[in-house]
Amino acid sequence: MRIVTWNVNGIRAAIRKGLDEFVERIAPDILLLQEVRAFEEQLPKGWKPGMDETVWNPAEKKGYSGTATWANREFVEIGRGMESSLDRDDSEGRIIHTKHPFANTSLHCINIYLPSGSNKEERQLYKEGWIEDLLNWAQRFTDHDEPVLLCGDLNIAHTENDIWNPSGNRFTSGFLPQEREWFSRLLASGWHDLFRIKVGEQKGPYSWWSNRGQARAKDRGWRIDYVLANAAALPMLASAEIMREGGLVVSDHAPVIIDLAE
Amino acid sequence: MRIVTWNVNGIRAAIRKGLDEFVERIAPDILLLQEVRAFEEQLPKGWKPGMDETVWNPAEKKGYSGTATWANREFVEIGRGMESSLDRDDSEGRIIHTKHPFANTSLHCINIYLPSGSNKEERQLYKEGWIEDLLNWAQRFTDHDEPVLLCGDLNIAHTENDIWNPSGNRFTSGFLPQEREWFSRLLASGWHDLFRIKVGEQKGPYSWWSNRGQARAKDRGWRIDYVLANAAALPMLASAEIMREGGLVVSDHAPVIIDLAE
DNA sequence: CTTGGTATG
DNA sequence: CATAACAAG
Repeated sequence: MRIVTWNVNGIRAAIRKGLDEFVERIAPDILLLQEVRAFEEQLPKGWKPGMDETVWNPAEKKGYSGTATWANREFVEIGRGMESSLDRDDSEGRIIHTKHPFANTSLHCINIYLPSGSNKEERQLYKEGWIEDLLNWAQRFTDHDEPVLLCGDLNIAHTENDIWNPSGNRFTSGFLPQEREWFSRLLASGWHDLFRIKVGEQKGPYSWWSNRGQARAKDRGWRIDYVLANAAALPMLASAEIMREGGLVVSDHAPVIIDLAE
Repeated sequence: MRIVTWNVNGIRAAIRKGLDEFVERIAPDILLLQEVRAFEEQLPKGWKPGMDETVWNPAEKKGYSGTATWANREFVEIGRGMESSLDRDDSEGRIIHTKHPFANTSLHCINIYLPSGSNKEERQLYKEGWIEDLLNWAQRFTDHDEPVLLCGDLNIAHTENDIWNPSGNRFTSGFLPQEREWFSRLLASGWHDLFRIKVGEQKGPYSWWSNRGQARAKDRGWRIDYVLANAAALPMLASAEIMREGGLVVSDHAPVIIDLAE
């Protein structure tokens, strides 16, 4: 069972650049896309995603944010946003929660596109409120009997190993002390960073590189795309990879690929 | 003496597409550019126009309209807009009037970028007011002892020979009856359409093609770029050409080339 | 530096 | 359909 998360940075541009071929090559069972920046009806006429089923959660604002979850497995349940009494507005289309048949149980895939705080102070404050809500909301899944994956572009590099230039980015949104501390609390609350578990503590690899300068060529990146698992999902981990070369032509993010033993 | 008028549809894009090589090939003595859509300081660092002297008249609004006149001859006089007591505002950078040494007299080159009326009713009304002012203002040059050229993108096709589909464009801005009638009045007031004089009455050729569809490949164009001459300039006409192929890669307009015998 | 929206032609 | 400004990342 292959789960892939990928920030495609505009699905229309990604399609022009060969998204379909990459999806065919990666062959995910479930594909979690972030930053689609389109409504479904804006996609090229006649174009079809190369997977059986799709769920879309675009932002209300045109060309902005938005998520989509594609699957070759049935969707048993579909939810958007943080479904709860303490509902945080999801008009930016940042969460899709789907449930799929998996072995003799069900697998939950929570597709997350966490707000960026790099543009304005106001957006950083929005991000910091948002992640607190996410932490609280996600808590309900950690002790779940069924396996749950919390995946996506979390827009935060956790440790100094997750960023090429830690000291130079101490004051940069995405590597602020309070964001890294939040990430530690998220893991302490019962989520497991599958990629880090698989590769162990080491410098890199990264999943995102700025478009400015020669950041990607010089591998001056950040690891901000994650697959986190609850305790029930953890034993199923078979392999974890950041497809560093694969995504190169399609997006400024690389796809993160997790295989689960069914 | 070679005078060239060319709507470059964004000089920065034109430079990327090889404007410099075309200018070198065409070798104008005086080059009248319209729709430069840039301030001089926005041009690529280190880039130099391939001619000795330049005069710029950008619009106040960034990325919009604007004219420039380049020359390998001295500028004896430089004016912008319709210089007169009845001054019409030239904040859109639509007129440059230059005077150059020529034989034993001087040549006046009036570089015009006439407003388009195709976007909004309000702009069509602006255009219709503007052309009346232009007709009045230009009147002062017709009886001038020195040769005067009134050149540029006039955004009006005069006769049915100047447009590929006259009947289909009866209600299109640029071929409206009142615009064509204005053009007739302009010619009646003492201006001579040098290109038409040289090639005679015939269908086409055109100087502008829409970017939509295959208009240029199908030669579905308009002749809206002109060099008009007063009586003093008329006897100097040596040749007139629309460089249909030359401009192809650079702009949606072709350069119009006039050679005058000195 | 890149996407995508919008205004303008 | 193309240029360029802009907002966002």
